[in-house]
Amino acid sequence: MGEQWILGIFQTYREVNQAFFQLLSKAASKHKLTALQLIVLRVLREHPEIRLTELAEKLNLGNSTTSGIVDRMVKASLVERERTKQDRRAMTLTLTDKGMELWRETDATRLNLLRPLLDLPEDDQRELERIQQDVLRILRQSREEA
Amino acid sequence: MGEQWILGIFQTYREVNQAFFQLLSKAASKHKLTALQLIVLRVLREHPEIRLTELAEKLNLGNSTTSGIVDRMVKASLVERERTKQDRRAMTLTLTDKGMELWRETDATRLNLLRPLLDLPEDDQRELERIQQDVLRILRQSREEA
DNA sequence: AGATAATAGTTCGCATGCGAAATATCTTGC
DNA sequence: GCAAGATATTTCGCATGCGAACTATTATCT
Repeated sequence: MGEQWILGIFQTYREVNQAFFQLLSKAASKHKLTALQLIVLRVLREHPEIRLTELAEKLNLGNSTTSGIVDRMVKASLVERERTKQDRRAMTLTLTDKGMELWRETDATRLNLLRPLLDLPEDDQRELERIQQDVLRILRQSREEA
Repeated sequence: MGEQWILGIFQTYREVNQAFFQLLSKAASKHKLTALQLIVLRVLREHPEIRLTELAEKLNLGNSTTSGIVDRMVKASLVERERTKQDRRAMTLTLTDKGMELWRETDATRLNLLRPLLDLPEDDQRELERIQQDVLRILRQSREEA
């Protein structure tokens, strides 16, 4: 198959990603949020008092990027940032009441967003997950060798 | 499977994308290029005198983004930008000699980059492609309905 | 304890990425 | 042939995204 095939596969990955983020962005913008801000709301609701580095790991983003995202959410009064007492280098992130309220308002929006994806046959869902893991494993291995 | 499963799948898409782009970035940086610049070199070599909008379509990017990328490559003397005679609104993009030379220098690098991906069994390659297309179709349909 | 390492976040410079507005040019309708 | 709309590209403001440099704090080693 060769180089052409590989580039085609990654083109498709790119497109799936973009399509998903565009959907998420459109949903989020109904609540004056960005796609990532919606995801962050979700993480913070499930993990109160999370630290920035932990949040960055869950988002699969670097610390510097995450810091910027959180910063904008703090400015928008959605998130509160506080120094921990145990380790005065670290910050804990928590949803404000406004952030909590906004999350609840997105319930219906999120449900509508994701429903169509469940149309994918269960067999395909499992296959997709398995192969993606293989691809990821290969890529990570390459990265370490390089 | 539900919301959790879907978000997990997109998390993996994200990671595969990132892993691929990091590999590509590392390879490109050996030649003082970015990942996208390497991809653009490829497209321009195969399609001389391509227009910006066509390039944007091939990259699956917006015109404004593509314009910026080309701009930086023109500044780096890799690409030449000229008005077409037929349509004085449009620009044609062509590799300079320096751009052409740089592309040739990346031959070995690119081959090493992509080889590991061919380890994926052919059955999986085909399955992956098929399911990705399904996912993409579902997402596009959602986008149009929304 | 005191020097040194490591760690948590922020900031900086740069490259994508998007949509909207602006500009220049072409096409269409009359 | 000319006004109105369509099209190609650029520019702008904003949000990600990365790695490197920086600050503040904690851990480690002797």
